[in-house]
Amino acid sequence: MPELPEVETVRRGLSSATLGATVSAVTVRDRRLRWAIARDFEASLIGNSINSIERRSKYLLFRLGEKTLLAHLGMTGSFVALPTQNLPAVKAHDHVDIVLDSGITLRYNDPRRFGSMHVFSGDDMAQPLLKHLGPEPLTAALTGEHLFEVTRRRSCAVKLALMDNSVVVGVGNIYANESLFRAGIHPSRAANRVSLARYETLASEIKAVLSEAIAAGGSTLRDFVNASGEPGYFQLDYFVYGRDGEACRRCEAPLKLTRHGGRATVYCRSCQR
DNA sequence: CTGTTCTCCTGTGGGC
DNA sequence: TGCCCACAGGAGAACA
Repeated sequence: MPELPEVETVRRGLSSATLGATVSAVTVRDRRLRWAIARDFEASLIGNSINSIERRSKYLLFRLGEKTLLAHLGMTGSFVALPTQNLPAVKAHDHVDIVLDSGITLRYNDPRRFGSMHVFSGDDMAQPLLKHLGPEPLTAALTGEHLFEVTRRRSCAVKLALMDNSVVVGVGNIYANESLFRAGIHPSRAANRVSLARYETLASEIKAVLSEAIAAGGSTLRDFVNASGEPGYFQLDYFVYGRDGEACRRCEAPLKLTRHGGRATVYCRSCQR
């Protein structure tokens, strides 16, 4: 399940494998991603060179001259850079191949097809999928003050606010759980009942946990580029995520499980208030 | 605006 | 061993 650190790791891996190369062919085996891949998708990519690969939220933006390929990995999507001369047999869910003139083929696999791919021209901010996004967590744009300001009229659980992409991007279920634990904030607390000081702690814990995950993900970067298949993401040692019923790493009390918007929330009743 | 629920999809794992 | 089914989960869409 790619969260922001995984998407960033993918971005770095693909960048070193593809920058400067030109798209020579595109094969789409299944157009049914979250939104159907457009009919002119293949033609719009062929002949363009990859100038850079950027990331916004969990979207990858491949810059190809005037055009941008906007891709989301959804829940189960993966991009792998493979040698075109020695391409592995097509497996189930290998939906898209992007063949580059450098001898590399980018292969997109996505069993659940929650991912997406679009090609667009022009300003990013004209894109409906991008224009409502909140600040990037690993930039100066995310501050405790920002979190405080945008939650003044929100009575929903602070955890739900954190996972709202208009508040801040890139904080999925795992990192919402982890950052709230690290900040000592109860996930069910109303977003507008968290103090500025505590939002400042929360903002710095979000940055810390995401940075640590990227540092850990970076260790698998070489495997990814060599790409005989499995990305093999590093699993961080979580404080709470997936540990309900187990002992809190700080106070030993058993961790509790609850739900917010259908998503599992794990927290410590004594460490989080 | 805010909040809530629905939806997409398939692999996995628990229960029997 | 095999079958059934809940569950996982990002995030847009639709609706109250």
